[in-house]
Amino acid sequence: MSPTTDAASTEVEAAETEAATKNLVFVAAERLFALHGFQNVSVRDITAAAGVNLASVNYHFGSKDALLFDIFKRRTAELNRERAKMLHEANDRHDGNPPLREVLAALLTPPLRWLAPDHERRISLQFVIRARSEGTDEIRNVLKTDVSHLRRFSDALLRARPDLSPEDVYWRLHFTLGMLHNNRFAEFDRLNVLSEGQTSEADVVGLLERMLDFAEAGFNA
Amino acid sequence: MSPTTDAASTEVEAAETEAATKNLVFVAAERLFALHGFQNVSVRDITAAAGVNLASVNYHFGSKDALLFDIFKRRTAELNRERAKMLHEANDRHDGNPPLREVLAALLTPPLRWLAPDHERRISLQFVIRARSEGTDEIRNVLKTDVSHLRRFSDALLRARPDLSPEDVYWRLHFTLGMLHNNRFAEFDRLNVLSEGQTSEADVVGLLERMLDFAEAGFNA
DNA sequence: GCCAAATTCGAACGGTCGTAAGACTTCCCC
DNA sequence: GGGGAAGTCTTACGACCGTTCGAATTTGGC
Repeated sequence: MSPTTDAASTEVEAAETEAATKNLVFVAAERLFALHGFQNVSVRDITAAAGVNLASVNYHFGSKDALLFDIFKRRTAELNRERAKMLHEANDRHDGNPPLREVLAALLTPPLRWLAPDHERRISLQFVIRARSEGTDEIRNVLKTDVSHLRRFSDALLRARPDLSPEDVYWRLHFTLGMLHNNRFAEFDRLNVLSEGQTSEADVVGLLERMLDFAEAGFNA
Repeated sequence: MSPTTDAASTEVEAAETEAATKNLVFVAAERLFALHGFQNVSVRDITAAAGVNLASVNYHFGSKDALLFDIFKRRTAELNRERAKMLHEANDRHDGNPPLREVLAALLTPPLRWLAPDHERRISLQFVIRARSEGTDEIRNVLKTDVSHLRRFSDALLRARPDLSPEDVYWRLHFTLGMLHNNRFAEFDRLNVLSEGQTSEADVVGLLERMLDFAEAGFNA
């Protein structure tokens, strides 16, 4: 095996030139976790898929739990960075008071973009969705404790619809996030069977429009 | 230990007088699975919580997987029976063409009722939601294959809104189910932190109204 | 080209898991 | 009240798990 394969050099993260092995483990683990769930994937599965030694996970990440947390932190940070950027741009366009639909678009567009069939982060989104509900206690604690990112959106929604009670806004944000987190492969498959092939999640632009239409109308109820 | 405790006689299922041990295992397993997830609960945890022998799970259910599947089958059957009854009654009231909101109510009311703090099936609903995404391959296969119950609702929705394209109806049903499946304890906790205590899931009647308002408006978008 | 640090490797340890075998006890019907 | 079925109990097997250790190897600075 050559120390730096072509696959690794294309997969490498932009900023830092970390050890190739660490990235191989990271990518393989993310994929396997996303496809089969955290508990159903062993360290041996990961290292075998990555083509590295069994001890690599503990050497580079400390433990299997820490590896999961590492992936989760990086991907959620990426996702929230894209969301914050879109929300910031919407604020700039509307003197700090963007309309409802643009706030919702800033929340939903990044993950929906990741969902595109040829998108580099397609599997990452599935990972994040799974880790949210199947993750370790540490992840669950972060989700419950750190709501700072979400608060930016709830604030924007409160400003966009000052006529609504805060209670209504929080619940409707909750509903919207529920719609989003339901975008798992298995759910798409189920929907596809039900609709007998009339629904295609490949058209993520169309799906985003549908979600925005639904959520916006829900907020305006 | 007396062979038939008071707790067991109140927990016993209506129709059949099954072995007390089997019911103890069933109830304990459902609770632990709902609270901690299937993979995080061992057969030893279950039998210890139920106060029965370790071998009881395999003797009465065959295997741990079969136990999970058994609970899942019974609870989803109960849930779908209640839903079908409500849909049937709505059909009777409106000559087979109930309005949109009543169809959605038939879909959402049973699980929301189960969510009430003092409801006997509160933990069962959490179990079902978890089993949907964390279950075994067998459960996942049933979910994907058997959409007959869901089809009754998609048909009713198509009839209630014949102006909408089937594609729209299927997607909006998908969104509505996403809202519903997001009703996990952890998500309520998160929302409660975000809203600083302004949201209370204890008021399930109010929550049902909120969900119906949101979903109905989404369908009418 | 050498040495120390970083990394990789093979191997194994301690633990937990689901499951099964076999002895034992309880229950029920004749 | 005797006998067979149903249920319970103890015990342990075999498999897989995450993690660790010490040796071997590679890497990078001088």
